[in-house]
Amino acid sequence: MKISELSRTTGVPVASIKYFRRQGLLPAGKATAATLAEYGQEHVQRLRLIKALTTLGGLSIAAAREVLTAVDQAHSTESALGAVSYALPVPVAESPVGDADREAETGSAAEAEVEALIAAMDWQMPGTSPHVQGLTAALRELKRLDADYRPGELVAYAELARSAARLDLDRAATFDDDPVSLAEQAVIVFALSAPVLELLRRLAQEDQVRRRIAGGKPEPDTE
Amino acid sequence: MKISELSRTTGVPVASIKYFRRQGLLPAGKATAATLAEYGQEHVQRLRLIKALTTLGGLSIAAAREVLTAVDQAHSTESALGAVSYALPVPVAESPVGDADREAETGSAAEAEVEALIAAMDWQMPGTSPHVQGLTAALRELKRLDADYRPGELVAYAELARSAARLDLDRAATFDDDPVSLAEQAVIVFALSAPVLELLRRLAQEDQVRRRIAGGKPEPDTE
DNA sequence: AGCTACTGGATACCTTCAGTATCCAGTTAC
DNA sequence: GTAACTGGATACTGAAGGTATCCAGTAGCT
Repeated sequence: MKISELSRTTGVPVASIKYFRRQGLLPAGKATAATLAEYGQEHVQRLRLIKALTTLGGLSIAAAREVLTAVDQAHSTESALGAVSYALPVPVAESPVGDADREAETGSAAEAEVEALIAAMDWQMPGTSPHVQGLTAALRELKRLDADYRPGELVAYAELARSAARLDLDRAATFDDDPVSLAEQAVIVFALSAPVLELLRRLAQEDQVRRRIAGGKPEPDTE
Repeated sequence: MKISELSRTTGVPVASIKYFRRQGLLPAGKATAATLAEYGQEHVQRLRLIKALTTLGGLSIAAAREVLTAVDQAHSTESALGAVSYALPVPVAESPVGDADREAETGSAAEAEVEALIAAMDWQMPGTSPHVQGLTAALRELKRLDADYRPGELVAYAELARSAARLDLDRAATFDDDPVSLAEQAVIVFALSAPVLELLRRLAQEDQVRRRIAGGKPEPDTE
């Protein structure tokens, strides 16, 4: 199909398609002539994936490109998952300011905590993993706000995270029947589960708050 | 302290402090004269919170304002949590395009799924909750990518979410000794746990991937 | 009283991001 | 032959998140 048709079927403006192509998110169509290219079903799929990654996953164009590149170079589900995991943006920025003394002491404390956690969970981590870095930074930030986790709390959360990860991986394993878009599915599981999980947590929080407000009093009937 | 001192202690440029004040994130200092205001420790704290919310929590200025407004108007931990929960941005945007037929069928399917999930979890939800809307939209999007959850999977995730929410609420309850910044702590728990949890999940995923590549045995040992 | 440093407030400006729109010259299907 | 369409380049837009500048009014020191 021509680019205009691709635009029509996906609902993405032609200009945007060109933009994504320019940004390396979307492969160019098969050129049938100097000024004409043929697009296929894979482009439709890719466009959908891009849309999902950016809107649902909240990825920037640059992050999406990295993820998609990882997808294209992956030769197995695992390698795709690994690459994607590293390509996904970590939601923590280092805060370069603040008093240096406090920084130093809380900084090393956060590091030690993360190290202890990884040991407690029996995780084998390179230490250079961006996730380790990110977690350390996040804990540092929380410490600075005097809202850090008490000993054990973090482990409890980590146990939940482990369960979630098992579900994720199991889920990824069920996609084995379609090897073509296998890596894509892996991406989806990794990148797009996060918002779903977060939403679920919010829902659960909302329910918990409601219940605890009600307190010992009898359950308020639904209207 | 004067605004310049506030700037020095927090590391936030004066212009930015003014900006936050203008945006309603930071209360004005107590005016000691027409062109002079006194800032206190609460401003330092607030500035830290703003920074954490925007960098760690990834909130926009507008979202942060909403959250902070909720904090200021809260009279109990629960009301703060409730307000904050709704003020936090939901990471899903409706995709208004696509073929209408498929849209209709998957759309209602997603709705039914969410409804069933809420029933299965015994959650009492208004249905108008933005989280319900968001989850529905997210599932719709995943369906469109042919990566939707199989029956039961979602429930498993929801159970994890429930556990996490319990931990969250328990955590929030331990802050009762400092009623001044109580609402702030609640915000932190709700808004800033998300990145930590997500990071933990990534860590766990990374570990899982490593184990499954190495062992070929998808069954990790229990400790 | 005079001088300088600092202030709140208003406004203008800058950079990045994610698209959109325009222009162009080369096909191509009719 | 011509109207429709193309890839490619470039320009533009609008929002977001700050920064920087300008201003006249003090405060505090001398």
